[in-house]
Amino acid sequence: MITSTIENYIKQIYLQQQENKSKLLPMGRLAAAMHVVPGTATAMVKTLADSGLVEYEPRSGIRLTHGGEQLALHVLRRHRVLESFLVEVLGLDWSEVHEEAETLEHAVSDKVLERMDLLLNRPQFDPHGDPIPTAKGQIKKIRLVPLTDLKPGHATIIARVADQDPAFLQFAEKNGLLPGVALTLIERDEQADSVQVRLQEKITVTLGGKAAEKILVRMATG
Amino acid sequence: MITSTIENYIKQIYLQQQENKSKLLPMGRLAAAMHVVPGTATAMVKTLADSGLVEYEPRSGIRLTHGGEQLALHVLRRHRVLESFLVEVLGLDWSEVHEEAETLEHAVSDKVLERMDLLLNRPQFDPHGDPIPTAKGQIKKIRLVPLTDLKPGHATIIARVADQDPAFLQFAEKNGLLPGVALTLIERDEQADSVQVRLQEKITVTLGGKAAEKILVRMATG
DNA sequence: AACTATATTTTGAATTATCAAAAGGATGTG
DNA sequence: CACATCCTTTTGATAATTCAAAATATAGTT
Ligand SMILES: [Mn+2]
Ligand SMILES: [Mn+2]
Ligand SMILES: [Mn+2]
Ligand SMILES: [Mn+2]
Repeated sequence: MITSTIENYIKQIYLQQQENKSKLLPMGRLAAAMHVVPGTATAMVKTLADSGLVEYEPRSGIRLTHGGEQLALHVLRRHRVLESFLVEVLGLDWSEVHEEAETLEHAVSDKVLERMDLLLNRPQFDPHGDPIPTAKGQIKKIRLVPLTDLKPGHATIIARVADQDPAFLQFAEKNGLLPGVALTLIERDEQADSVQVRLQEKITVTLGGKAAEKILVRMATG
Repeated sequence: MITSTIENYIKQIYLQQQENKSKLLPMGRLAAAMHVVPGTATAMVKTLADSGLVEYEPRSGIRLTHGGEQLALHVLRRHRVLESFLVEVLGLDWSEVHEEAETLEHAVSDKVLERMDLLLNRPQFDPHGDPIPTAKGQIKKIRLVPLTDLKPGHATIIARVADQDPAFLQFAEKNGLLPGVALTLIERDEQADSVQVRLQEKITVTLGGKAAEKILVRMATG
């Protein structure tokens, strides 16, 4: 049986693997991401391997099987459609929907999700700019770069805000750093670890490296 | 910690107790309602008693404490608001929402529920005519009677359809037996165990006793 | 009072998910 | 190569929830 614990592990494995594709995901990394002690992750990974969801190479790490990846994409779809629904239909703030979706993603049926998806007119991205996999498990791969990779004068559009921390999301919103917003890089000071961008005439924001890395934009000039 | 298992037991204890108020609810009845073997119910009831949610009198039965009743009403509220939401906002059929709500009732936060309640304009009854407890745990007590208690010529309004079985609900809908619908009792034949009602000019429905008992109407003439 | 049928509780075992702490393996430095 | 360090795995326990089957209590009936 696929429990919500399994869904959470598989989803996390998928997300962690995205960070460093091609390499096996080490157990320690998974344990940390799941907030469990390493032994717990090892035990769970064995049952995931028995279920054919991951390939497990002891003392090196794991990788999702095709089935595991499909499951991850389904859970991710539920999560992101739910986030969109909570923002668009119920009017919650984009900073609080991640936590809500974290629980609901294990409780909504395919039928209910389909209705939400329809009501939202089949959104392709969630409120944070993350792509929503289709019901068949296809996900858009778009090449995005963090603000820290732009050169002065480069004009583009914010595509994604890559942090689920409510405090950061509230900060981003207050400063107009939302997906879809146009921006131009003014300057980047390596030494000061800072990036300054202009959103509209007269509105500029300065971010430190850590924050700037979480704001992802399209490569092509928007 | 209040698990979904606990919520399901407490809700069921409340519902079963409503059937025969004043008396203790026997363990066998609870076990049957929860679809578990009697020993399982006994074990769970002991932990519920330890948590102060029920009073347990071995070999006689149980009753909810005040705290237990409040919890039951909160779960019931979530269940019924969700059912309303699924029907009104997502357009699911009234025959399928009970099952969906059975899972979602353990996953929605107070905040999300409040938004749904607001969007629905604070409904007082769910799609089946069951009263929705307020956030503070108040529930409307309305005296309803089954069709089998009406006398010929009595005109009234359907208030509640007391069965969650999708097949019965679909049957009821197809025959216009929905909450809010006006009806007049034409005749009742004790011997034939049948009840005939008129919904509108020319539209009459005949039901056997079992089915007629599930259609509840207001006492006062509607 | 004795017997029988029914309801309830106890016992023993399984499953899932977790932690703490001990044990074992891999790797890089000197 | 030997050792220290850092991972990872193993072991032993615990909590929650369940079932099957044995044991026990209650109530109803001769
Ligand atoms: Mn989750
Ligand atoms: Mn998101
Ligand atoms: Mn439930
Ligand atoms: Mn209902």
